[in-house]
Amino acid sequence: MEHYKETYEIKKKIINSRLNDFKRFYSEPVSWVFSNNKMKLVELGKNDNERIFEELSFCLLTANTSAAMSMKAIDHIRPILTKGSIQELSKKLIESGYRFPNKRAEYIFEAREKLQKEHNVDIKSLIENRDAKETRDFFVDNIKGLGYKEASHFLRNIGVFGLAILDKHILRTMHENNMIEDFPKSLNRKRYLEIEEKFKEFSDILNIDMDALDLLLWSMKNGEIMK
DNA sequence: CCGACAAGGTCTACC
DNA sequence: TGGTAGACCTTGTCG
Repeated sequence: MEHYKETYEIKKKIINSRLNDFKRFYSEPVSWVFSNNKMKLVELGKNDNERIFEELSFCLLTANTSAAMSMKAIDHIRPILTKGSIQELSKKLIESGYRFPNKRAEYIFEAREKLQKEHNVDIKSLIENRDAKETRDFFVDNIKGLGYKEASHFLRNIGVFGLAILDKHILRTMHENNMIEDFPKSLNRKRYLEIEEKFKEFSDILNIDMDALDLLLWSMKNGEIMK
């Protein structure tokens, strides 16, 4: 347990800077760009809905792929995200070397159609005036391809904090520290919420904020502070 | 060189 | 109703 605190002290600065990036994303007109294996925030002249939809798409791409692969993929499809057909999106994903071009192109396309038709694309209004957990439920229930892990990831990336991102690295760490009995193959809603509470306890014990702890643990398994 | 395996999960079908 | 095997799929790394 103690080495988490020690590592946190070492990485505190970069972790907080990344958390600040997520907050910036919420309030400023910036988008993520991934090049030369580095991520940075830049102004691309996009409105909130485009930027947020881009982040949603990124999270739809991220499930069961490497972080680098999904970032490379999102850079390839960015120009056609708001207008491309399933076939066009799929083609761009194939060009980028992405693993699941067909299914994920479908998910992105369906998400875009649904948000446009049923919610007039105003994604921020779906987030504001709503509890973070409620918002997550909404996205999980309404966006095909987005489960609890990726919905939490999406919200964290756009500056909505306080949700646990229970990926295999976090779950393994929790298992290693006897916070959970076994290493779950899959999580339903009930189980996800249970383990999320345990992650909060973990965060309290270490006295490290949940969102910071997520970045810390992930980086300790992968050597990097990503997003 | 080549087979095995892992890379920020989620959906569907079936029991 | 709740649980899980199989599909999705390509690239890079390791022995």
